[in-house]
Amino acid sequence: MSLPDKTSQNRKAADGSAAMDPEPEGPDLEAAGLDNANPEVAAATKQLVFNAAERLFALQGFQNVSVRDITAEAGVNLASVNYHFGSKDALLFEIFRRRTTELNRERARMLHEANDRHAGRPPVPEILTALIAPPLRWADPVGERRISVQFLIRARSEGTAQIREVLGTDVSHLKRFSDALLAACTHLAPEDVYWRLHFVLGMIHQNRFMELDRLHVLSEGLTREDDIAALQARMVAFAEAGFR
Amino acid sequence: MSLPDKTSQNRKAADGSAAMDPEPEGPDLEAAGLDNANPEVAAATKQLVFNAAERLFALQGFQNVSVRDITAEAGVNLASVNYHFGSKDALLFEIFRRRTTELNRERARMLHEANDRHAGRPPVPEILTALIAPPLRWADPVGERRISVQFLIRARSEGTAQIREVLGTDVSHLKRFSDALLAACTHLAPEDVYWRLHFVLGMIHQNRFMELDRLHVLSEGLTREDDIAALQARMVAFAEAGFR
DNA sequence: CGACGGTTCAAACAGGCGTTTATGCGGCCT
DNA sequence: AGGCCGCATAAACGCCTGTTTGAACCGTCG
Repeated sequence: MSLPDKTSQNRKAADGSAAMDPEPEGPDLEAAGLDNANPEVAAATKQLVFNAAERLFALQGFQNVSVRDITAEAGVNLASVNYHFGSKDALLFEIFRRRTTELNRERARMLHEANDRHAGRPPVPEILTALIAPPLRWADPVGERRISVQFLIRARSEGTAQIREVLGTDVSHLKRFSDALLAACTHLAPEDVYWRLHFVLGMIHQNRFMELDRLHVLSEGLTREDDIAALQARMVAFAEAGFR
Repeated sequence: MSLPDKTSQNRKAADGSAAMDPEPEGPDLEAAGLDNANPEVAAATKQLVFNAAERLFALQGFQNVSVRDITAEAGVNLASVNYHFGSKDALLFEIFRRRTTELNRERARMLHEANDRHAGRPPVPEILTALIAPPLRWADPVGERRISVQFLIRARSEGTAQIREVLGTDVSHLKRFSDALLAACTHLAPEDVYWRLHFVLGMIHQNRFMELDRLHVLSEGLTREDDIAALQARMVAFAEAGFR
């Protein structure tokens, strides 16, 4: 984080973690998402660190969590972070990259299915659902993915320069959705479509932390977030109205 | 930040800065907002620190800015932060408190004017405009307030526990708007109104940083943010549609 | 004049940070 | 068996952090 270089590559570090390759996962234990289903490869220190870090980053923020916090939570040695990931920054980026890839894949799959159902020109509500449903399903209070979506929201606003650069320039994933919306909204000027997509994304990212607490206090308990399906319906309905 | 106590109040520190009193400003130089208009009270180190800190916090985030960065930018002594504000945390909170108060006041004033125009029952678009216009006017690229709105967005997501607590529990300001919307939307269930207000707030908070860059990249330059009035119209129109 | 309160200053403090090092362990291949 | 490689471990390194200290400054008031 401090020193710019100095034979800056330590032992591992450059085994494919630091690179920005978009998708291809190594044949390693990379495929195991949150909980490793293969017991004989064993949990492996790397996975323990990954999970502990994601959890702590999500709950407390990147800067408020030290490498010592992570390794203590994971029950591994202090040096593990630097050995397996190169640096604390690189660890953050790898978690971010993995979760972002997974989320984008789910969204793309839903959009693809909507395309199939409507001969390549799905209506607005289905496009918006493909955008909204995956992160909302992750956020389900009972699921284990809840941590991941909290992490992504944190990383999005507190992330390093590297993360910020990816977020600001990599629009290939979003382009599928803007294209679909443009095709479905011939009655709107293209710039209107872009702006409204922007608004919808803001709406989605708002569902987090104490913003929800504030909502519950404000409505005096009238609103509840435990019914994900109902919330999704609300969001899609609200967003869709803006595209008329 | 570290030591819990130890005659924890240093020399000044508790002169009214740390208290959580909502509004009343001291008779001091408190009244001067961004640039002090009264030359004979002079800029005063405190004001220099305040401005430099707000600026750096807004641009780089709370944790990425050290007390040394602040005092260097302000051209004052290192100890000034602790002398005038008590601690780095307290400085952040004081900036947050001041700017939040100012923003809430502007919003409340616009809502009040809308009330006057419509015998206490303003229509939805005017309520939403009162919510949207003030932060958007602050965000005007030419204005000096642009830093303040960036700061508020940062503080909202990276803030200390103290800030988070205020955000999560102090809904008195927001209540004026939810009440107005409830009165204007008798065709909707109250919980729907609350949720949609929540969505609108998310939309507002989205206008920031590289999220906008991404939008511009995505639309290939079709969207521009320099026309604040047009953007405001877009946002109000989009939000209003969701309340029908 | 002298002393005082408010303010500035340079210097130091203790502690936490991310990272590196050197050593040791244990299984796999030749 | 022996050497190698991947990994784990404890300890240390140097840096940067927020905060504190005690002295110096300076206009004001008694």
